[in-house]
Amino acid sequence: MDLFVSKFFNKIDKKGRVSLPSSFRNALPKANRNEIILYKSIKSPSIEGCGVGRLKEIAKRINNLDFFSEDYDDFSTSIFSEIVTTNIDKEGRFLIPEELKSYAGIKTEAAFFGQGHFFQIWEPAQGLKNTEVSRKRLLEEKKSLRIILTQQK
Amino acid sequence: MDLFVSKFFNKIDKKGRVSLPSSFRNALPKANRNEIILYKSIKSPSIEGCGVGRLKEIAKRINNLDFFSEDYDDFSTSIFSEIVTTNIDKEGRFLIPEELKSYAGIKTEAAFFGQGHFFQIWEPAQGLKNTEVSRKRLLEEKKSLRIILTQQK
DNA sequence: CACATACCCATTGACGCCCATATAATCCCA
DNA sequence: TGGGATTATATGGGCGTCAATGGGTATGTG
Repeated sequence: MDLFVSKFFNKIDKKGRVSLPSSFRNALPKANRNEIILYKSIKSPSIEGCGVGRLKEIAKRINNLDFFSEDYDDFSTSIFSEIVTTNIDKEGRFLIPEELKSYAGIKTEAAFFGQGHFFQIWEPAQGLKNTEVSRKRLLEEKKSLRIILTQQK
Repeated sequence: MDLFVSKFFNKIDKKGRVSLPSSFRNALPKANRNEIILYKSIKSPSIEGCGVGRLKEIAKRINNLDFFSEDYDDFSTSIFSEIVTTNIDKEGRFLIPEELKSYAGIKTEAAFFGQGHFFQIWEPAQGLKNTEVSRKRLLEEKKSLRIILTQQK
């Protein structure tokens, strides 16, 4: 399974280490299993993460913008300087930078939420609340949930 | 990882030396790990830097501008004539030329901002302010941001 | 000789690597 | 199919290594 799915709650130890859920590690490409990228979510007080391959894809896209335009700078600055890479140790743990932790309000425990091609890290209580809210919104608006779920490839 | 990502704040010592962040050193091609080029950013009071190999890419970009335009001359002159090369010592430190330092208003501390294929060096406070402004501008016209960030594969 | 720069060595703190344990999941065999 | 044995995952802690920083000395160029 090369997708990030399900949710997990892991503890952050005294050294600041936290285990990346095993199934998430397996979702990373075999090539780069010991490095992930993290960045502040744009739409919520959470951290988003994924494998480095995705970053290279983004780099390619930005590189295609007009080199001397303001957009180029904005993207380049907002994305590359805000992204951090962290290494995963042999036990499958990694460090969440202080700045990101405080952005998400994470202290002693981190909640991992699979999002398909990437995942989110939340302060546990906030994360649960968020899933509840977004599920409710989805059902109320009877959005295309049914369509999405029943659509055949 | 062969990209310059994340941000770092390093001190400049009495001799004017400053450490190039470790991950930035690793982003340089193994061939030329002890030399980088620096030049004044055209669009902001900051210094831009990269490995010597990147020069060709810059040349190509400038070459793609209309040869008879003012831009061509301006960019060509402003960038190429201002480029300096500096050596990195065994501890990973280098010297920022006085002219560049004063251009960026850097005194005792330098902020390194990854920009993918190159990086910027800012006076810390100004650099942080710049990323903030950049991010705001992107979020306001959130048109293309989403495309760049969320497009799959 | 004065100044700038490169090389060498030292210190501190952070991080990675290794080993250990407990709980949970899986397997194997009678 | 039950139960013990094996493996995997999450977690804790010791310790060596490396990055960032400071400073002393040699080399060099005007």
